[in-house]
Amino acid sequence: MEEKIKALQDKLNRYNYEYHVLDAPSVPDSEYDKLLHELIELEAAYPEFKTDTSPTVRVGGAVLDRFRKVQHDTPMLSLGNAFDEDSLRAFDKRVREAVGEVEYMCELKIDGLAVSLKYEDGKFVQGATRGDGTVGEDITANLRTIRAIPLELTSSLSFEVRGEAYMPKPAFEKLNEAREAKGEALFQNPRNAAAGSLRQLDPKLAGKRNLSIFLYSVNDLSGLSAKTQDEALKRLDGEGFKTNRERRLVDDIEGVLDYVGYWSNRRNDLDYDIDGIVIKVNALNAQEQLGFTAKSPRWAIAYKFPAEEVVTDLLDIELTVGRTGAITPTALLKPVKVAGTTVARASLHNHELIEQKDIRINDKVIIRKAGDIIPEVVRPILEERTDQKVYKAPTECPGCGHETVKLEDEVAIRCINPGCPAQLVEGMIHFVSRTAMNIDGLGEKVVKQLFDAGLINDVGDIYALTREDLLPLERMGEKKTTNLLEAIEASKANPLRKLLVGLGIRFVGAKASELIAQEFGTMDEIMAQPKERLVEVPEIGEKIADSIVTYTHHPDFRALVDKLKHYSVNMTEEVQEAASNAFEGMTFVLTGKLEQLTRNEAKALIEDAGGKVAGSVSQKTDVVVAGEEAGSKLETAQSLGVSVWDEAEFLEKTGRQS
DNA sequence: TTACCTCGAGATCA
DNA sequence: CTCGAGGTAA
Repeated sequence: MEEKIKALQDKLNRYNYEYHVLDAPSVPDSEYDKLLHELIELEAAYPEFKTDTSPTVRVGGAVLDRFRKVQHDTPMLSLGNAFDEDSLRAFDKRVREAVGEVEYMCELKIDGLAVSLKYEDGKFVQGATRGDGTVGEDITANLRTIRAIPLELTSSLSFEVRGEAYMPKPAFEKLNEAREAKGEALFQNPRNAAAGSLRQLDPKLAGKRNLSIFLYSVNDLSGLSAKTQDEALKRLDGEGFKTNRERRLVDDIEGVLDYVGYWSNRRNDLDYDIDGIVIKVNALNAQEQLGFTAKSPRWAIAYKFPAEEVVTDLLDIELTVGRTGAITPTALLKPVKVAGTTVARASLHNHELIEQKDIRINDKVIIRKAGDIIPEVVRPILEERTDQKVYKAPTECPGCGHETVKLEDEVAIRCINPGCPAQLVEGMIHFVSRTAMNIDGLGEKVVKQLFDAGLINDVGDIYALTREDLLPLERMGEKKTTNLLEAIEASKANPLRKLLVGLGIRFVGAKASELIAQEFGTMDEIMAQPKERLVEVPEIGEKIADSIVTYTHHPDFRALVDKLKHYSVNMTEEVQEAASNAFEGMTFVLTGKLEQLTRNEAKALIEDAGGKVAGSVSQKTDVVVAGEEAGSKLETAQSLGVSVWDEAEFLEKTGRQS
């Protein structure tokens, strides 16, 4: 029986491959279904022979209660963008200057969701979303239902492959037809449908969505012994993966431009959406030579198709007062479809921009999605203009009516009334937000509600709220009140850094707050520091230090801190021991351009480990860290016999990945 | 900026 | 059933 089940599993896996990867089924669907049901029954009768690479797992297993976080073995970077021929040529020039003439692999840029698939000994073991590039979500159960993903490879490799999961247009249309028939809400576009499907906690639902995937890169090429991107893709084909067949290897930038031109005209002929073309240096040794910048490889670039432009009416300009008093204008538009979504508003950034573009209320305007996400007003259509009046920047704050000012070296127009209610509310929203005190159940709406009810006028008042205050409010029942009060109570224990972020000192965000809190440990200490001491903290400059001093010396700030203390809000930070003291007593000199770190980050790493950074090389220097294009300092180091580390060595010594 | 999923809870109706 | 919050992705 074991052999029979195994044979059936193999046969169905082969049919799957033929259908979903090769797109060339050798048997009718009915035959597939018949065999699949047979296998389901056999596996039910003999569960000891059911494996996790059996085709039956593709229907989806147990419902999850959440997605786990997973750390990527190597970060999933994004690519640099090119929007026109010039930037593609500039990319080519940079490449050739570094490594000489190269071939390029051109691939379609699929509009879906980036995912990573991990295989161990040839078996699919984990699939994850891109997340922030470092940590993503474990969506293995949903990915298993994608029939184009091989559950078992031809060879028993252990590696990670990356690709783009997507919903083919025909599947999207069918799905929406079915949803319409059932009276359910329709999906806006295939990308959203694919994203939604992969976020289902019930893999059975995801399994019914007919997703597919194209794989395009391999994390660790050593196992594949490929020397080019072309070979790597062919090896992926050989292992049973689905790669995109429209790729083309070209000799030079002219070939790239040719390919780009070709697909710019034919993107609609495909049965999946693409949003551009990815160009990669083909030879892996050239890729290695080119290396990476802090956020993307230097050997690849993404050409983005020109953003779709549409015309709509600019109905009004909305003014919002931020927590710093900056008044920012937003265009309220007659909703229109652009690039797959409905756009109703677009930031106008500042009043200078409105003036420059001469945007007026009631204009017909051209809008587009810059970088495919953020909508922007390109320009008004002057021919269609009738009697629209020139738009005047506000002289009064829309929140409190106080006069506005425009500082010499800023573009923003500001309300300078410290008691401005709009600013107060924004400040409180910031205080309770995730990056700051993270009070669950206290979102924007509820903060406004509490403010309007006269219950909170500053963040200190949040800690004075009682059951009796909350219960009478709209949509505030027994349960919500209890939860909210508990969340407020819990927030008192936040470390000092969170409180610092929450207090909204200008230029002091998550990073600076952590540094300052770690350095001084308590709020009182911080408030007692002169500027000169603050700038001694690595990565804290004049601007931040000035801001901290100004804020912390203000009587209102002091009063607020006292009020928070009165409610026993924690004002201390647990100071972490330095990660290591490997560089204790050592003096470093940095020279040349580092690829993965900025100079400040490198400096911080050295200081964290107990070392010092000097400006010039002398006998007292212990190590010179040399980046690219290192100059005379490197020569001096060599003549003095000082050790020289390259960036990889430096990262390794600091315990970072190289 | 928009769209999607999930959760918890309040509101509504039978 | 509907709403708000919270999270994620492009």
